[in-house]
Amino acid sequence: MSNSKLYKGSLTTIILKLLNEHDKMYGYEITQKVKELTKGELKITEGALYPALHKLEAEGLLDVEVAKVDNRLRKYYKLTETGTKETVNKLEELAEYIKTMQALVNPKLA
Amino acid sequence: MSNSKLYKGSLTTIILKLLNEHDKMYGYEITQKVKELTKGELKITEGALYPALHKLEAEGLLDVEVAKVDNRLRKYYKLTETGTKETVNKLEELAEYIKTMQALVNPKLA
DNA sequence: AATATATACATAATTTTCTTATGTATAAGA
DNA sequence: TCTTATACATAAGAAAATTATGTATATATT
Repeated sequence: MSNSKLYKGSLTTIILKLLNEHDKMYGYEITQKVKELTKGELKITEGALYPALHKLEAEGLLDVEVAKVDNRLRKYYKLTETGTKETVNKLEELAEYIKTMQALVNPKLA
Repeated sequence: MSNSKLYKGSLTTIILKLLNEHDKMYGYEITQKVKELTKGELKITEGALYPALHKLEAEGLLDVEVAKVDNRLRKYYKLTETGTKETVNKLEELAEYIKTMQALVNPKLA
């Protein structure tokens, strides 16, 4: 995912946020979009992505819809209602995380 | 550590930064300082902290010095020269992480 | 005096999340 | 023809945390 360990735990937030913006996406598309948005800084590996998608689906945050494009399989994921609510929570947690870390790292500004 | 999974992977950064500011600290003191600086938002658990300190020591980033205060044991940790350099790296990684996540979560501002 | 809480360390079992490696299959480009 | 891109998947192992214990002393509460 990256040389930095800080990304551990943020994959779910990333997936949910992208699906919140793009309505429906398939796995490979997510990896490409992340690479594009971060200018190559962050690469989502398949070994992390697919299990994460399956888990989110199992938890009822994502719905899946299979399609065949150019004779190749695609699994389109989209947020459920619960998933949309959870996206809001995850984004709040991210904002809170950043605030907390800044308080630790830059206590003068707190 | 917190209800949010985002803190996973940031403990080392937190420890190094606190030691960079406070010269020498012991484990329990670190847990209290974090609680104080984050107004209770973040609680470092012992099961995470002590193994992390031992690892940083083993890697040569921290030096340890045992003291007895009020008939109780304290292990004071301080940054080695290597540890000071690594602190700079970790803080750069944190800044980069925040930048990257903001690009993902708020692409309009990127 | 007894009990609970705070201080101070530690480790073991388990869980979560990720990396790395591997596997299948089709399409497109060199 | 061979490599790269597209598109999915899982298994083995590593890393970092949680949760549960354990030891021990000091202080505060009942």
